[in-house]
Order: sequence, then structure tokens, then C-alpha cells
Amino acid sequence: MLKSSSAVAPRHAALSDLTEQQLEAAEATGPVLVLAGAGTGKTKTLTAAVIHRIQACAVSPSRILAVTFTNKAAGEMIARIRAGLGQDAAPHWIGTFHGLAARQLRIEPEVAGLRPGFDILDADDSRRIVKRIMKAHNLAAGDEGMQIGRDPLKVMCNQLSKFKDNLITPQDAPAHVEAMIAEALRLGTPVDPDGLRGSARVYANYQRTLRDGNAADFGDLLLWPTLALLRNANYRHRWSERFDVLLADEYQDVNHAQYNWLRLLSAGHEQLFAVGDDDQSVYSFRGADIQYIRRFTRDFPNARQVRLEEKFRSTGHILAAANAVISRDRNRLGKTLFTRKPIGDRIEVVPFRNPETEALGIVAEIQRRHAEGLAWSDFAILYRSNALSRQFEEALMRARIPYVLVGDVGFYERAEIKDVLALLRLCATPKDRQSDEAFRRVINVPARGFGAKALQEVENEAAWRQVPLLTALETAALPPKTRSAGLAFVDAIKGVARDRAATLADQMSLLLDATGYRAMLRDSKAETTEGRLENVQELIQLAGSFHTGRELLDHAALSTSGPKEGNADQVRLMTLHKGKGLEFPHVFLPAWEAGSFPPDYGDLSEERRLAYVAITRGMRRVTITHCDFRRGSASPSCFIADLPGESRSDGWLRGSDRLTDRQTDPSRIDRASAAALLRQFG
DNA sequence: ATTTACCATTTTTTT
DNA sequence: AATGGTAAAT
Repeated sequence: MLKSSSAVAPRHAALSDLTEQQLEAAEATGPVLVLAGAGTGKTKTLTAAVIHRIQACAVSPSRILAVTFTNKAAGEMIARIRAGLGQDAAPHWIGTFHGLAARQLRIEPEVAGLRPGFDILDADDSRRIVKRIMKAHNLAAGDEGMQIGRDPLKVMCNQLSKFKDNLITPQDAPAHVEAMIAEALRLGTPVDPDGLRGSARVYANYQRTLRDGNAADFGDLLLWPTLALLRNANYRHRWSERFDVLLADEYQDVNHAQYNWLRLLSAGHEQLFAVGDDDQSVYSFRGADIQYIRRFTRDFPNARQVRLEEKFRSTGHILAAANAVISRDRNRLGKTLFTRKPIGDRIEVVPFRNPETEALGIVAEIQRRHAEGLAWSDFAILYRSNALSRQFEEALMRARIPYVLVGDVGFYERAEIKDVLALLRLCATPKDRQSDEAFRRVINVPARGFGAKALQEVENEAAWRQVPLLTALETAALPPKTRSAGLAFVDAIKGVARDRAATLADQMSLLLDATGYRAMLRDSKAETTEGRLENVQELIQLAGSFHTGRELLDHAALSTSGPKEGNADQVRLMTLHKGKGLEFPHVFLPAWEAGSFPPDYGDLSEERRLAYVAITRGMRRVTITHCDFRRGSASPSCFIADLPGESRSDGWLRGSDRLTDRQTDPSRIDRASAAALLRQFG
């Protein structure tokens, strides 16, 4: 089991420090499924597989496609390949599912019924459109008759993206919905027939709106290329011959569309290298389907399966605890992780009276450990739901400890950034209906007395004359003051649009002045305006690195995090889902109570996998806390009972119970010498 | 009659 | 924080 990897002579430096398992995986060809437990060197193996194919198999980098779920993961892969092969050697087709599918769609937009230069809408953009359509259908919130949950808009958006994730077109939707209703009635599961039928109607309307606006939402990016691969043999042949090797990260998270996209792209050669971990499948709520990784060897009968089971991240007790929790899940593909790391500290389970004392207690403990020489950035607090972040923010703020809330509002999701981009969009295609949505967004920002009524008038005029809203405004019947305000806005846009010499950054700056947007931000004294001007300034700065507005807009739509992802010395706060794929020396896991984690809704085995993900984030210390009272009395999470007694400590580890933080020396040492050691090494 | 400003309500997880 | 509903302000 623990044989040295020197048995096989590596061909390249990037392959030289792989374990035997990792090397076996990286060199395997044909369909390959690599089952990689948390912290077993998944990205490293994936990267090695790419390098091996380029170096040893003479595969051209241009004929390799590697796909991940996040931009960050894609970026890491590119960086590691460059480190191994040199700056220009990385394949061009490395990116996220959405990014790569978008590129594919840009090459042949007609498969989605779109024209070149189509817009890519983010979730917020499509939300706005769905909202308009629901109003038009009289499906607004709280109306009598249709009570589609507490948040009908959200439910509708989810349903629409579900259609697309499952490759259901607007044409197919009505029949599909009827089949779903019939099936649910047969099984006696609860359904909302009216809601479903309504969603099929909204879907048709929504998709027509997108096409008229020459826009694609996230779902479209994968839906239409995949359908084309499925239905158009010519298209399929061209694209499946385009690449010699496909590599997919986090395969356990693929949805129906992504699965088919990969499968069809690999048609003929079946060179699909999939890496994943069924134990870390925690995204079913957005369509990820664990069955695809579990049935990989049935989908690809010639598949090799390799397990990566040596864990490099965590120490012994942490690993034992994670193994114990996940082993209670049935239907696993099964892995038994082991580590050569020292046994380390046991997992702490600390009870608290209520959420306030819990937050205070965790923050006090962080302070204590910081005083012993650890950096703020060594700590992470990972919670199940966003709502839990506030208590920790408050406690950290009061203790004056620097922290970041990872990914609460992404840079490109900020209202002011979206406003400026809308201005840019409007300016880029002023006489195309493609820019109508941008017009709706910014026509009354800053407030210029151009409200709903005036907009409706312009909408009517535009529909009548069959022209874009910007054009329709000039002839619409409006009250004098509204009209002149509107015309001033149109002139501002057109003026900048005429100025061809301007760079992207200059153009933005001009737009901000001409429309009064900058003045609005400058003069506002509201607290929420704090920092907005700086954000806009940052966007202008950023625009310098893009050649066209199109590039910038695509980048903005397809990336969530902002320009500066801080490496600062701060405590990290994030949800369990956001923490997936990351690692931290010290991890705090609050609110492990029945009803909070696992919550009352949802699939328990998925929550269990989430617990497994949570524990395996920790490198050296993991602390689980729970409260006796949280909105009434609460009992400890069932997952706590699954922790093995010998790997668990009830209450904080103190003094001689505690081991060192320095992994170079697994022996027990007292706190004073630990602190001295840490001081010495910074 | 419209628009704007203010205030109260509320969140599972998100590429 | 971002909605959505209400009352002042234009």
C-alpha cells in the first residue's frame, strides 16, 4: 500500500513527486475515473495528467480541453501547468464549464438562435427579466390563487434554470411538466401543478425575450451547444474531433447538461479523464447529480478507475473523524483515506449556552491562539447558512480582529458596477434592441424623474415602432419635464458613443460624467454609498486590461470574485459550500445542532457529505461547537454522535492535551516552548 | 398623478 | 442588503 513511487521512472519533473497512485492516474489513458478523497492531491494529479499528455504523449496543447467549476480552480491549473512547462505551454481551452461553453457558442451562436456579439446575462440580469415577465403574466407575489412558495420569483428562476440544466427546451417544457405532474401524482409526492404549468409558459416567454435581446443566460451557454451536439451529427463530429483529450475536475458535481456536453465531446475517442469524489457531492440543489460519477464505469465500459487515498492535508484524528462521519453513508463508491501525518490534535466539541456566547467563545479562542503566534489568516469559521455570519462578524468587529466575509457580494454583482457596465452596453449598441435591458436598468439612475409610468410609455412606443427603447424615447408622448430629462440622457449616451477615439476606460469616465452618475455617488451621504465610488474607479482601472467592451462584459458575467482577492492576514468567514476545495490550519464549525446542521429540509446524506467536507477542510485543528438554545432549545447535531470517541475532545484542548502546531515535530511539547518555536519561525 | 424617500421585513446552499 | 409597501414631495 505504501510503496515508494520510485518504482516507475518519471519522465518529467512535474511527475517526479507524485505518489504511486497519483502517477498511475496521471499516466492512464482512455476513459479514466480518478476517485480523489479530500486533500489527496487532486489538482496536482489533474495537472500532471495534462503535462504528461503534452510531454510524453505528444498531444498538442491546442487539442486539450480541461474543465473546472470555478474560475479559481481553472486559474490554479493554468498556473501549475505554466510552472511545469513554461509560460506559453498551457492549453488554451482550460476554463469553467460556462466559460468554455460560452467560447463554443461565440464561434457558432446560431445554434442558440443568437447573433454574433450576444450578451451573456448573469443571474441578476435574468432575474430582472423573469420578474418583468411574471408581472406581465399576473404571477406577482402574494396574488390570490397562485401561492408559489414564499418567494415566487426565486422559485421561478430556479425552475427555469432547472429546465435548462436538464436540456429541456421551451418547446419540450409543457409536455415535460405534464409528465412530471402525472409522475408525482402516481407516486403521491407533493407537486404544484399550476406552478409548474405556469413556469412552462413563463419559460417560453422568457426565452423569446432573451432571443429578441440577443442574450444568453448561464443555462443557455451549455444548453444549446449540448443540444446541437446531441441532434446535429455534423456539429458533433466537428467538435468531438476538435480535442484529443478532455479532463474534468469535480466530476461529482456535473449536472445533466454538463455530463452530456462532456460525453458528446468525447464521442469516438472517449479520452475523458474525470476526477472527483462522490463523498464531496454537495450541490444537488443546483442540479449536480451524484449518479454520474457513480455510474462512470457503466457509461464508459473501458474505463480505468484509480483511487487516491493518501491524504496530505489533515492530521490523523481529523482524518479519523471525517472517515467515521462519511462511512455511515450508504451507496458510496468507497475509499479509505489514510495519512502519514502525525496523529495530531483531537477534534474539539465545545457546547455553548446560546449563539452569542458561542460567537464570543470562538472569537476569544482565536485571540488566544493568535497570541501564541498564529496568524489571523490561519483561522476559518465555516457555517451552514449565511444567516449565521452576522454573530461572528459582530464578535470579531468588537474584538478588533481583521476578517473577510468571503464572497458575500461579488465585485461584479455590486449595483454600481452593474450600472456602469449597463451604460457601457448601451453605449456600445445604442441602436440595437440588445441594449434594451441595459436601458431599463439605468434610465432612472440617478433619479431623473423617469419612473415606471414614463418607462411604460417608452415601451409602448418601442413596441409600436419596432425600435430600441433608446430610440423610442425621442418620439414617445411624455410630460415635458420627463421628456427633457430623458432626452438629456439619450444625448449623453449618444455623445459618448460618437467619440470613437476614446479608450474603454475613457469612455466609462465620460459616461459617468455625462449621465450624472459620478455626481450621484459623490454627493450621496448615505452610508451604503461608502466605497462605491472607489469600486467604480477600480472598474475603470480594470478596463485598461481589456481590448474591447465585449471582453470586459464577458469577464464580468462569468466571474464572481472581484479584482483583488485578498491574501491579507484576516480570519476567513464563509459557508461550508464556499469552503469546499479550500484548506485552513484551524477550522471552526459552529451551530452543529439538529435543525441548523443538518437542517430539517433536504437530503440527509448530502448534509452528511457536507459535514465530511467541513471536517476535511482542517489541516491541524478542527473545532465543532453547538448551542443549547437557538430559537428555542436545541440538541447537538447527529453528526457529533458519529465522531469516534478517541479522536474527540469534549471542551477545549488545553495545556498538555494539546500537541504542537508545527508538523515537523509530532511530539508533545508544552505551550511555552510551542510559543517560542512559533515566534522563532514567524 | 408620479416619483422619491423612508421604513420595515427577511434569507440554504450558487457556477 | 435588497426588496416591497407606504407616505411626503414634486
